[in-house]
Amino acid sequence: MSSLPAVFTSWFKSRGWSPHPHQLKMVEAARRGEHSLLIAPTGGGKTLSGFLASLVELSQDNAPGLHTLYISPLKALAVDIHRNLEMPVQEMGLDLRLETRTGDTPANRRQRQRENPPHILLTTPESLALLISYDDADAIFASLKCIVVDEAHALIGTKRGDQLALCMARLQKLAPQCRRVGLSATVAWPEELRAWLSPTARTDDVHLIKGGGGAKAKVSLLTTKEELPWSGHYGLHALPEVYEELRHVRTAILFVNTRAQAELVFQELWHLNEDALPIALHHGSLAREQRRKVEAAMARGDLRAVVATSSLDLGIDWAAVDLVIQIGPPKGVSRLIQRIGRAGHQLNTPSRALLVPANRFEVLECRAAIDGVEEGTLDGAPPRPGGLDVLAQHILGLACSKPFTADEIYSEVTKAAPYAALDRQTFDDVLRFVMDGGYALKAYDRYKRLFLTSSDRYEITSPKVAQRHRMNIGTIVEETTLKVRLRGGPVLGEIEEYFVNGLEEGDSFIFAGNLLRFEGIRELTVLCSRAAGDAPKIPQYMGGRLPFTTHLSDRVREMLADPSHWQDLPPQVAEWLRIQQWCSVLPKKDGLLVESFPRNQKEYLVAYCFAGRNAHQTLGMLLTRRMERMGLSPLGFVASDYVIAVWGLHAPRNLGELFSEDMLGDDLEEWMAESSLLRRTFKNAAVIAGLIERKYPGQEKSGRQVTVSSDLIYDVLREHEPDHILLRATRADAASGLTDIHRLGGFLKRIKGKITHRRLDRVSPLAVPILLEIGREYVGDDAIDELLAENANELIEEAMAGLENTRSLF
DNA sequence: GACCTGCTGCGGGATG
Repeated sequence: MSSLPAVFTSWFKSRGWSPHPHQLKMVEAARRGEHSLLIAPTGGGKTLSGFLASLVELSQDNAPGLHTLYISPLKALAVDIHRNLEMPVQEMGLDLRLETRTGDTPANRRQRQRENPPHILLTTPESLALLISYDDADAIFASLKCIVVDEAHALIGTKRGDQLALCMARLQKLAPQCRRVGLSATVAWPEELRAWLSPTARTDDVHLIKGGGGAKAKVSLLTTKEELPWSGHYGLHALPEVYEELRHVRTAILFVNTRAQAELVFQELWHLNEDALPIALHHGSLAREQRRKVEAAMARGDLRAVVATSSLDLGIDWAAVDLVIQIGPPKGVSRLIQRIGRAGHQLNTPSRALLVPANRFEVLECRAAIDGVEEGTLDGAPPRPGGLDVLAQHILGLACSKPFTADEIYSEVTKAAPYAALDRQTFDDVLRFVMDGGYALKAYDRYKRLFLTSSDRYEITSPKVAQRHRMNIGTIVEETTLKVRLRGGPVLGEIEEYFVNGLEEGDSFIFAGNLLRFEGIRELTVLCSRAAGDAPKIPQYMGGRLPFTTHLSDRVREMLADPSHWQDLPPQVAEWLRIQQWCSVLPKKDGLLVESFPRNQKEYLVAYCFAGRNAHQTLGMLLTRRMERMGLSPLGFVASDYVIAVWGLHAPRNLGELFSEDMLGDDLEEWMAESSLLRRTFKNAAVIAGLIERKYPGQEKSGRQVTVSSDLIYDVLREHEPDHILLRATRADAASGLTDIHRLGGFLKRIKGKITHRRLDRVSPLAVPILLEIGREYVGDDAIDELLAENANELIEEAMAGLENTRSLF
C-alpha cells in the first residue's frame, strides 16, 4: 500500500478495497522502469493493474501529450475499459484526458486526436497501424511513456499479433523511453509471450508477474438419460436436460462451436421454454446493434442464458454468470479454461461448468478436457514466425509515414519477436515486393508503390499509395456477405453469398433466432419476412474450424487405451468401448490402429489417427493417391478430428508402406499447388500484403472479383516466380493451417513401425461414427459418393452383432 | 467453391 500516493490509498479505502498484491507489483516494476507481463485468470482487477502506474505518474505530472497507449483486440473492450477507468479518474479528481480511437471514431475527433492527443488513448492493433502510417506519427508518439496490451494471449501467434509487434517496434523508435505492459490469461508458453512483449525480443527483458488464481472451477459432464448419438454434432438430444439446468441458475452462458449450432440450439431451447425464461443469442454474424443489446442485457443481469459462439470468449466480465455450459467438445483445454473463466467473478465463488457432448467420441474428448482442467495442463499451438504478408503491409505503412533506408528498417523489424529470426535476404525480398510487386509483376504500374531516392531511401510513388494503403489496413480477411433485413424492420445480421445463392423465393431459414421467409435480394441486402414454414434451412458459414489440440488428442488416446479410465465414462460409452475390445481392438496410446473390412461390395479402411481434421484431409488425399498407384482403386475418404475412413474396390495389404513418411514428398507438392485450399490461403496473403485491394477510393470489391484476380496472380506467380515472397508466405500458412503438414509429419513419424492392422469381416463399433459421416460431409476437393450414405440403425446393429461371431475368431 | 460440425477480430479522410 505504501507504494501508492495518498490520493490512491484513500480512493481504494473509500471503495472498501485494498490493492491486489499483483497490482502493487506492477506499480513497483514501473517505478523501476521495467517492462512487465501480468498473467492472471479473468477478473481480479487485471485491467486496473495495467493502468495503475500510469495513473500514478499522471497524477504527479499531467503535461500535455500522449502518455499511455492501450491496445485491445476488441473495440467493445476498449470502450468498456474507457468507462471503467473514468470512474477512478473522476473519483480521485485526476485532471487528465482519456479517449478511445477505433474505426467507429468520427473523423473530426480523429483529426483532433492527431493534433492534440489525450493522455491515455485506447485503441486496436489496426487503428494503431493507421496512426503509425501518418507523417506526423513521430509528433503524436514522441511523449509516449507506456503501452498496455490487453488480452495479449489472444493476439500473440496471430497475424494481428504480428502486426502489433511490428507497430510496437516502430513506437520504440519514436519513443525509446516507452515502457511495455502486457495483460494475459494463463497460457502454455509464458516465455514466448514475454519475448513477444519485449522491445528486444528477449524474454528476460520483461518482468513476469502472476496474479492469484480465483477459486477453482467445478466442471462436470452431463450424463444424459437419452441414448447417446453415434454421430452428429448439434447435441439437441440433451437440450431438455440443459433446459432443466437453466431453471436453477442465475445466468448461464451456453457456448457452442458454430454459428449454425447456435441458431439451432437457441431455437430448440425456445421450444422447450415453457417458463418463458429470457434466453438470448450471440454470434459474430448478428448485427452489431443486436449484439450490443444482448451484451447490455447481460450486464444488467436481465438474461437467464445466452447461446454464443467464441464471440463471447473475450470481453466484458459479467459478475452474474454462475454457470457455463459447453455444448459439443471444447477442442482444447486452454479454450475450455478461458470459457469457464467467463463465470464466477464474485470473489471466491467457484464457477461451475457443464460439458454436453453431442456424440460418443465427443464424450471421450469432453472427459479428457475435464481431466486437463483439473490438472491445469494448458495447451494450444506456440507462436510461429511472423507472416511475410503482414511484414509487407507494415513496410508500406512505414513508407507512408516517412522515407527510410533498408538498413534502418531491417534492424527495426527484427526487434519484434515474430521477426527476430528474419534473414536479410528474405527481408530484402519483401521490400522488393512492396516496391514493385517483384520480378514477375514489375511490368504492372499498379504494383509500383515505392521508388528509391538518390539518398538510398525508399519513398512512396504518390500520395494515392498512402491513401489506398490506409483504406486496406488490417490482417483480417473475410468472406463476402449480404445483409439480412426484415421487411420494414432492422438489419438482423449477415449471411454468406453462397448460402443466399441456394435460396429461392419462399424458402424459409432460421437466422438471428427468427424463422424467416426469403423474399428476394435488393442491392446487397437479403429481404425477408417472418415465416411459418417448415423444414427451414440454416445458414452455414465458411468459418475456421476450432483446432483440436495435440494435447487433448493425447489425452483422448490415453483414455481409450486404458480401461481403468473407463469408470469415469457414462455407462453407454464404456459399454461401446468394451464391445469394440471384443470385436476388434482399441487404439493404443502410441502407434496407429487401422481396421479394414468389406461392406456392400466395397473395401473400407478406417485409421484412428487423432491428428485433427486439417491434417486428416491432407492425409486422405495423400493416401488415396498412393492407393491409386497401388492399384487399389480408392473411391473416396471422409475425415473427422479423430478418424479417417477410405473406401475403394480392394483392400490394402502393406500398411507400413501405405503410411510411410515419404508420403510427404512429391505428391504433396503437386497436390498443394493445385489445391483450392492453397488458393484460398494465397488470396488471404495477397490481400494482406496489399497486392489485391479490397477497397478503392469510392468503391469496394466483391468477393468474386477478389477471388478471380487472386487466382490469376497465383497462376502467374507459380509459373514465373515460384519462389515469390507471397508463395512462400502461402506455403508457411498452409503448413500449419488448412493442410496442417507439420502435424501430419509428426504423426507419420510417431506411428512408424507401430501400426496395428485388424482385418475384420464387418464394421467395428468404433468405426460406426465415421461411416455415418459419409455423404454428409464435404471433403477437400473430392466429391463424396452420396449413395454411400448409411442407414444408421442398420450399421449399428451390424457392428454390435459382430459380438457373437467375433469371440470364435480370436 | 460450397451447403447436414466450419470461431473470432478490424479497417480512410475530407467535405457538405
